[in-house]
Amino acid sequence: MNVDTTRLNRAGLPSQVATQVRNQIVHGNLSPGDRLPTEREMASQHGVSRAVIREAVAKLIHEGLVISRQGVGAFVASPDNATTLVIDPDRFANPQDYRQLYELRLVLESGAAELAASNCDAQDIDAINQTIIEMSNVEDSHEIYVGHDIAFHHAVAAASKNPFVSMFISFVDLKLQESIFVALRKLDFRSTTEISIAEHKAVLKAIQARDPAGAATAMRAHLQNSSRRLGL
Amino acid sequence: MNVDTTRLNRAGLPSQVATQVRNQIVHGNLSPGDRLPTEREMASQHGVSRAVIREAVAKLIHEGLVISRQGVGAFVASPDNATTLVIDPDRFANPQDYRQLYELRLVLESGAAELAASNCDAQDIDAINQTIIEMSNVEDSHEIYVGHDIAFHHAVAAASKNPFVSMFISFVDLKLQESIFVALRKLDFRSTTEISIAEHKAVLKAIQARDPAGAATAMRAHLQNSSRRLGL
DNA sequence: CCTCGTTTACTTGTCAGGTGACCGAACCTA
DNA sequence: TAGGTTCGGTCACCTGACAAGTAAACGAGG
Repeated sequence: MNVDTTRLNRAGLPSQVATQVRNQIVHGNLSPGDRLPTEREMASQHGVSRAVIREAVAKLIHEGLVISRQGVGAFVASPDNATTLVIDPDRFANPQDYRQLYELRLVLESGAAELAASNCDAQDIDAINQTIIEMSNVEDSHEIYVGHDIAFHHAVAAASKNPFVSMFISFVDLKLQESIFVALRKLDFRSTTEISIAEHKAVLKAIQARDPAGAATAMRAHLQNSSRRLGL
Repeated sequence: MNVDTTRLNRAGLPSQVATQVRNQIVHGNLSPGDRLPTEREMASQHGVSRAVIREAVAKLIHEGLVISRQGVGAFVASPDNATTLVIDPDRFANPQDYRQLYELRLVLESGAAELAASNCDAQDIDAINQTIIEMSNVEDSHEIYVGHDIAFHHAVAAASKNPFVSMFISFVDLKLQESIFVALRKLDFRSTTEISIAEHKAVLKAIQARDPAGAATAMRAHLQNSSRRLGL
């Protein structure tokens, strides 16, 4: 029976090594400009082959944490070059992470609602309203409902007229979508959605009234309530 | 003279292969769920070794475009698994983009200040205060001053105790740092920094007083003023 | 002693071939 | 027909080697 645990780690060797090195970097053991050990050294240190090390380093390079120069070595990058923002799926295990990501969502979306109240036009209002109508028409499927729910939030983000805000919100929402869906399954459809739709309408109303502070407050209330409902 | 151009591509073989496959995916030649060729096939197709293919595929996996299952093959992922957020450097041409990114920064940082007021401890307060002290000690260098300024905002983000918020803020600030520095050059050092430091102190005061709303307001005021000063 | 081209040692990049783990489907047995 | 078993294909990883690039040591000439 006794399973070899070293093989059981689903992450794969390169990911594990990358995570270790990444921790050394972010925890300050390695500073920008520092040279990290040669591939051969790391290979023997971690007890793996050079190929694994190369994949791990490639990962860090892609994250923008490391740059590598042929014939010289690999160095911790000065963070100026980062063009990609990476959320490491490995680090996504405990509920704490989801709570914190939900917190970030709250910050982004309440800001987006505020901007939307200032910048939206009639078309945006229609689009937002449409998603609420579709939510109301869903009979008994959490799955479909969540789809329209997400659409609502995207419509609000679009109404902010700020593509960066939209982009960031899409990214965060995507990460949370699955967990939301899972959590929703346990709840009663009718009673949950009634409250939820009322909250969505409140947000729309504030945006329509061109009330930035009110829109932010309404969105914040909605997300706080919904996170409480989901038990996050 | 005649340099072998195939060697001159600084990108490296794995990156080139990854780019080709990525193009096939985003251009629709490969759809989500499709299986891509085996490593050996791709190796012979592209005329490289399997090690290169493995690194290229690893890259795509890391980007969330591909998932690989041992013993089965590699498949194009459904787009929901995107783990990286990319800001295209080319898109940064007109001042409009910087204004919008600055708007996003305002949303993120005022939220972070709010969270910091709720979650910070004595150490965080010290760290933030330290950055302000260092700002005050700068004599006449915009460059050094901006460094401490950024450090201040990072310290506030860290005090929020939310790593995702910190991560997003670092990312956005990094993108703006250069433009801030350029804009600053035109301004008088003494008069600008005096106002700026006062605003920073106001933020710290609100956080220290555990006043979330006040901290958010102070941060918002600071960023709005500073963007006005910079002429963005 | 200094200068400047050359050599040399080291590192990353790439290659070729091999072993083991894992999965799915065809196959065999009851 | 149902359930376990074998088997081929594939990924994950290892080993050892060579090519290419870089920087520092080296040495001859001033």
